[in-house]
Amino acid sequence: MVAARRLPAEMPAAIPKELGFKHTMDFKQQVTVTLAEVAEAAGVGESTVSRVLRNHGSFSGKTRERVMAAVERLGYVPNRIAGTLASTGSRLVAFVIPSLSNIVFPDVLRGASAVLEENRYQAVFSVTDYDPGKEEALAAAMLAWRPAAVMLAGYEHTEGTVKMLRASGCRVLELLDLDGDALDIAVGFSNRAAGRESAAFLLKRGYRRIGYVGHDLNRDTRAGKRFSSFCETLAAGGAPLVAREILAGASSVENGRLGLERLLARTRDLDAVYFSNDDMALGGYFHCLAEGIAIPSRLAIFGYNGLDIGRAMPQPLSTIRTPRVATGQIAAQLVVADAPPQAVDLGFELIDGATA
Amino acid sequence: MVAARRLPAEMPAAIPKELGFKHTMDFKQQVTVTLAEVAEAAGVGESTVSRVLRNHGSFSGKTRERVMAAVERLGYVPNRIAGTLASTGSRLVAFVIPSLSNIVFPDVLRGASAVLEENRYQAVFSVTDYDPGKEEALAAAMLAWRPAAVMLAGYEHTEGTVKMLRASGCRVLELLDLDGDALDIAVGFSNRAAGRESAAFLLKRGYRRIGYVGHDLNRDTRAGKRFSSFCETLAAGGAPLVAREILAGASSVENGRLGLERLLARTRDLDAVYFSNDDMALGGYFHCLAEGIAIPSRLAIFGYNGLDIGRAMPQPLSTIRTPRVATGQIAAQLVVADAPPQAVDLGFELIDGATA
DNA sequence: CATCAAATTGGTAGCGCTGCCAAAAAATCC
DNA sequence: GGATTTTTTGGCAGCGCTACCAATTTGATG
Repeated sequence: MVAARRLPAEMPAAIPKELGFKHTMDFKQQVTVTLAEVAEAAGVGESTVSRVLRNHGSFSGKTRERVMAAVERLGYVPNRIAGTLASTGSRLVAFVIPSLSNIVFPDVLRGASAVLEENRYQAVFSVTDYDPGKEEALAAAMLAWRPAAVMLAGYEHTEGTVKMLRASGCRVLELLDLDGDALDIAVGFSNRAAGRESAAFLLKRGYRRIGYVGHDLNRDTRAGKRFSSFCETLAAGGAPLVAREILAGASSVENGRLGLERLLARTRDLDAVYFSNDDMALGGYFHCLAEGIAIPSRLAIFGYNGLDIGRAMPQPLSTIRTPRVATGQIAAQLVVADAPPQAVDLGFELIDGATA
Repeated sequence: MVAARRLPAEMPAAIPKELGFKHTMDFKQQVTVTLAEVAEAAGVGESTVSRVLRNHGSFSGKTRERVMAAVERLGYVPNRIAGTLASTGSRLVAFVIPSLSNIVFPDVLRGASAVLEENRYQAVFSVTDYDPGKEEALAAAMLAWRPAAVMLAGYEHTEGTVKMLRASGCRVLELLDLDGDALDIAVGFSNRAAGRESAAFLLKRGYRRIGYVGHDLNRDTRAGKRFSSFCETLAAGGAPLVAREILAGASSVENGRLGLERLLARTRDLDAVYFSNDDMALGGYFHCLAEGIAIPSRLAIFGYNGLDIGRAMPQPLSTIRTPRVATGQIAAQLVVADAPPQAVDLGFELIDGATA
């Protein structure tokens, strides 16, 4: 399937075989149909085609049909790159997220992408691995695409990132955190409040010797915020945190199991453990199952996130359900609507399960 | 928080308040620095700036410094839209995936995005909800961005999608399936082989009354392929499938639990159950825990995917581990390297856990 | 120091589209 | 029927960059 069209006039019509293409793919060069070709085929001007295709401006029904027929016949696919360059404002939305392993971010993407697709926006993403330096580099790379908006996790960004985002002129959405000052729009909930309520709940239930199992807090600053206000609330309630186990890696079921094992090895008489999230809590639950530790009578377990999996456990997990999908949806809606700067608190829900 | 920086010289330093901007964002208009401005500021030609920035072609060290200084000073961010339009071939890779809830796809994205970021490619994605019609629409939308490659799940596409992809001239990667004919490049493993080996394993272990719990097979065709070859192998082994429970929704822990409950209500004397994947299997495991059904003596459980969670269970889940992240990585590498058409079989690993 | 090759540099024509404007066609009015 | 309004249309200048080519500078050589 050799590209026969659009060869510059001064090229020989037939390319000598001796030139030797490396492999089949060389034939797959962009055989692009352009708007100008559609216009010619339909016997109308370029701008008319453009107007019809975008359904913008006026044109007669007859013209519309002729253009659509030509589009169909030639298999024309508009070039959004060119379109975006020529017009003001793109329909790209950039996501700069810390991780794809932590289910939180796929959930946010899911919520957002549904809304964006409906509105003919396109989602672009990259993954920072919770590294602020990488975030800066990736944010710069994203801005090069001149997106309509950039979505990031939380408020903790390098000075360079902030400066760049401010200067870019595009909308900036900071998600999943409300404890700080937003650059532009923030959508999420308060992690500090979540930590506080978790602690208050455990205290109210009568637990006094409470421990914590978490993953790397320096990287996941939102987990860090939950933890610190959890500790403050415990201390204020007269039952300060007894022990903690912080694992180096990412949050995972295995780390939760390992973490609880280590914590209990050091501190035997705990009556409750707060986990940095549900993955970790599930690991702790598994550890208890394996070791025959009765839940919650011997040891209570409390998580964070409210994953579906928690509901299906033999004893539903006590945890806090966060509106992850909704965060993505609302954020996307605000972008589409070009809403003014604001902070949207979606709240969270404490799930009074059977493990605490 | 008004953006005070980077106002064009000809603008008044102070904008009179009387003009009455609707909200703060009006200040955030695109105050874009262009390559031409950098060139002027650095006292060199446009093409020189372009060459320095792309580190392509030749230029002196002195020029390089002058250009970089100007870039720094002006806070120039190259416009990739314009760059892509002007050059041949983009550095966009489009992902058209069925779902973000099924961990498989975030895993693939994760593997791919790491490789793509290293090579300064950008990932774009959209979610089809396992709907081939939506896949076609979204694929068209993606092609409008003239990506270097489009990555899709599996081989089942509408005629329109196939035609469009063929005509587009961009690379097409079909992932996570090898049972069919690839359009261009395929990376993954055989779902039929996975179903076959799962069945063979259960037979070898001596299970004879085997059931199945799965989610919607019409939509997830790869799960369908596993199931059908699973059944064939059982039948060939003289122990055809005894019962099945197919749930309408997506795969989830809750559906797995519910599915097993329903299956056992109908068919009491099963000795093993094959689940459409690990989420479902975990749900089944929870059901057994809750009901006091001994695993694997009373009932064996076998999953698919080899999620980390399976390893942390009190009894490690017997399952098949699939190379999801690697699929993404390899696929991305093939795109970056502009590899010839091929099918890459990454295989899978049967995990002989403690539940079967 | 002239001569030639190599390294550097700037000018400029597009890439494919949109947005503006003016021209042409159709519809409406007196 | 002519004047005027309204609708429909085409032409063309960019959007910001890259690729190509020609011009210039630098370095090497005898």
